[in-house]
Amino acid sequence: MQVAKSSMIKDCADCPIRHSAVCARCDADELALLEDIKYYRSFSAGQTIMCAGDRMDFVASVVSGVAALTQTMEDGRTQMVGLLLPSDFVGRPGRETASYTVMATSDLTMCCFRRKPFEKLIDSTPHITHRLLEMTLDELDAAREWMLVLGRKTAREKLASLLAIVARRNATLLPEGPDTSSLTFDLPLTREAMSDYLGLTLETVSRQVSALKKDNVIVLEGKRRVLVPDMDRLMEEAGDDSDGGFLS
Amino acid sequence: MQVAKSSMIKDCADCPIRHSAVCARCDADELALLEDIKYYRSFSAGQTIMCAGDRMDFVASVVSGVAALTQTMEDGRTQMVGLLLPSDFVGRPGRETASYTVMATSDLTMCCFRRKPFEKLIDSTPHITHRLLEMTLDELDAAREWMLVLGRKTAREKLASLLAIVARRNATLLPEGPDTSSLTFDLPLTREAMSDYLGLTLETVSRQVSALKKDNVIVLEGKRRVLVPDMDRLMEEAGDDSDGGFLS
DNA sequence: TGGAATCCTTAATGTGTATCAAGTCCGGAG
DNA sequence: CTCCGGACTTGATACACATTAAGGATTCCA
Repeated sequence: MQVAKSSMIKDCADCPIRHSAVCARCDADELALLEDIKYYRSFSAGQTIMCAGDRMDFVASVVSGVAALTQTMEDGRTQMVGLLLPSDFVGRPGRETASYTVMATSDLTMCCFRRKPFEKLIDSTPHITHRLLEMTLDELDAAREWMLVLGRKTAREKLASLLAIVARRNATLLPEGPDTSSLTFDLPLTREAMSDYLGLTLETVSRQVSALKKDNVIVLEGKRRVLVPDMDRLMEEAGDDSDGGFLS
Repeated sequence: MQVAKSSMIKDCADCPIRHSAVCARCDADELALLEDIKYYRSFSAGQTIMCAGDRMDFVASVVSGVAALTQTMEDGRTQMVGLLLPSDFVGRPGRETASYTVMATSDLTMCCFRRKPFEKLIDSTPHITHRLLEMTLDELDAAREWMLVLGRKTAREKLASLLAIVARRNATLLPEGPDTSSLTFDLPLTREAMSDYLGLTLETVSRQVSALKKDNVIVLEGKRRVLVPDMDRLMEEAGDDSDGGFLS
């Protein structure tokens, strides 16, 4: 348990995701409308935020931390279907109940909007609708990229793909130097969450992490902190073109 | 090769997808704007419509037939990432080049809109933007459903899932009787296309089709026509809840 | 200081699907 | 009619990953 730090954020001007979330294109007037219907919530790592089928009275943006969307079959097999990083959007306007289970995989703060008034804004505020369309199209692209990973890649390639995605998203959030060839980040996922993401068992994930370490594709500092000495090498292991194609 | 039957469709009033495609919510005035920038194109089964990376000067709706979106790795492994049935939308407004390869898996007619003027309509016509957002969210849900299939289901469950999806989409297009328990349809995919969709080999697909036939889950009339005597049984084989949850 | 709970690693064995290799079926062209 | 090619089926074998099992590292709490 931890104190909800989110109370420190007061208004949108200070918000770390102000220019990349669903509100990115809003002007001052539109932002005021959003401020009226928003509130912050915090969760600690491992908490379930909602279960598939639950009534859902809000939609939200991830402000900080990481959340996972998962689907579960009757016999317990589970598959992660979305990894939500800061600025990503949760929920579907116009839908009463959650389609997926949402869990905090790290400590997490969300900026929630009451659903009904948000739906009205969608109808009256093109800047929000357009941004939401754009973000949804991006998520669809990401989901399709992930279908290739799930359907056709080997366990080793799957791990390399996941590491590459986290590394890339981290790089865009913390644009430090032009040091593109070597970088460090914290894995915001347990081995089990990784296995749910990749359609593998937790044991196979562990084995492949060890193998990538042995082959110097990655260096571990503790269990969660990862250093990638050569990003091109990692992309190669992931089976992607080394140029990535993620420059948009 | 075949004669382009599409020339028979003249205007939107006669269009079979008038009320389910991206234009579904348009009034007469808005439809007139779309008519100005639209044209029909037909393709025969097997034709490649565009390759990933190609410049793309239009977006389009599938009017009739079936198309597939695929991604390919350098070594040739391929994964289908979208199955486009009538009324589905192809292309992304605001994007210059195609992200995926698009192929006609059956004879196909598309209603194409020149991209630049269509992008202007997005900015000026909320009915189009809203419908496109809704369709994109639906596709995202379908992609996530498919991630569960690819990541966690067995080969047999994968086949049953594909058959269930095609059966369901066919049922909504041809709402005949309330005969919900038994239905017939044509598979619009070769065994190879099915294997690309399911992340399997074509041999495994063939074996599982034979097994489902042997166990009377399906009855084949020729190689492509399928009869499902008991839809609930098929859903069970797919590993889904028998009630499906697709009643929206 | 000890115990228990998580999270992770490693090893031995089993199995589902890929791979490799023949065939079969069927429609179209000569 | 016969040949041909494409789509499909079936069988034998191989291998990647799952399963099962045990143990190690770290943290928290008693």
